[in-house]
Amino acid sequence: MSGLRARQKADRHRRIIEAAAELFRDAGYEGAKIETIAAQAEVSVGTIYNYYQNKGDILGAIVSMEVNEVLNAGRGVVANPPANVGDALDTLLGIYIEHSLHYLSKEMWRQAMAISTQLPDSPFGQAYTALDRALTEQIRALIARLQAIGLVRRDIDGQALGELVFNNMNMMFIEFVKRDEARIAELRAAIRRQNRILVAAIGV
Amino acid sequence: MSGLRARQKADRHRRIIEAAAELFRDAGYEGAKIETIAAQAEVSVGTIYNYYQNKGDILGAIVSMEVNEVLNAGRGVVANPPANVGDALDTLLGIYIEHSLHYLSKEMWRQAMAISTQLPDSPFGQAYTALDRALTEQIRALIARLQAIGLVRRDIDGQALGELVFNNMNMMFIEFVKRDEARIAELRAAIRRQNRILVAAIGV
DNA sequence: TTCTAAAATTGAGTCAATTCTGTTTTCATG
DNA sequence: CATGAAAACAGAATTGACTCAATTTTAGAA
Repeated sequence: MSGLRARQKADRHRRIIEAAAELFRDAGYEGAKIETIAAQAEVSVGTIYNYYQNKGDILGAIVSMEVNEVLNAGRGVVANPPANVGDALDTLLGIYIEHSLHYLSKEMWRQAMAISTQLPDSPFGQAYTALDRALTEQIRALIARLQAIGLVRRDIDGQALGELVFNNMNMMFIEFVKRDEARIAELRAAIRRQNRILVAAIGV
Repeated sequence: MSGLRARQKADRHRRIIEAAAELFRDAGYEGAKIETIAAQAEVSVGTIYNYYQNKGDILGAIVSMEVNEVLNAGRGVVANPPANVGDALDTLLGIYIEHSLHYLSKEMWRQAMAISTQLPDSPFGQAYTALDRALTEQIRALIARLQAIGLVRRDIDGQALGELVFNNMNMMFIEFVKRDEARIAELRAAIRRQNRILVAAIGV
């Protein structure tokens, strides 16, 4: 069971995602009709629902690719952080934020976030939660690294701190994508200002 | 322009909200059909859309009532906070959290949050953002009060701290409503643990 | 090659939110 | 009281996501 059938399957997956990504960008998530995605991907509407449970899951597949790239990019920072707590956090969160609008528009982010709270048990809902957890874990890993280097006090609760930093950034990011006119530079500055309190508290 | 027409209008508003609140609770947000709400409120479907832009705005009206009650309850804490930073924060956030499931089910919260990110410019979307800001502002006011009393260092950036505390709580609350089996006590304990880092950093 | 069961595809049909258009009700004015 | 413009209402029509029964395609055994 890995000949023609499997190849066709992978190919249809790819075509659907490509068609959807293009249409979501052009017409917006709401504006992109399943019928149109199907036509562009050269499959029928029914086939799309054979591959994805619902429209949100198609968007979900695109979001997952994006976030996984971000996680990869973040690994470098964790392995080799700037020699200063504030800069280390700013660099890691900066990667998350700067990368975020590479493939996804703000409207796509809004939809993705909305769906993940609306249907937390759908495949995408669960995947999204897992991605959030992975990001939190990466921040926690950075903090552990800084503790190992001796830049952060050993008695700090790294888990709680990681959650605090991630939750704050994520909430700020949500507000950011809700306002089309919001700028990345302002978002980063606001987060830096908030983190300054933490940085002051945890440095050796 | 404030005779029969205005009275009927107010009355219809009330009937629609009451019918919707009941149906949302019983059948869930998705399960409640506009047609059914209309029938129960003794108006037509068209009339509902004359009063609310969309189904989400009806839920929005209910959420607004809830959050405004919470804000009111919070005023007491700000005016007369416990004589300990950790307890003061825990008490205020505790009011928010304990109150939250009074009128609204987790499913209603999920929908409300989803809609507010999905349609940030709809009447409800804007109202929801304003409510978030009001809650942040109340936390900031508590911190200012604690600074005035001398429990929190004067040189702490109260605005940034308020945002940090609110954003973290809000994100935790989002995760809380996403899992039906999550318990309020655990949510509060997790937030206390996170805030401990802050409390240690800002106390005199 | 032929055949069959399993897997996959198709697209017309269903369902519920939202829109639209014609009708009814209100109320300020003469 | 009349009356007509503005406001509000009703419910049929539209729209688009999603389902499902019928059909087609594939993989592998004989």
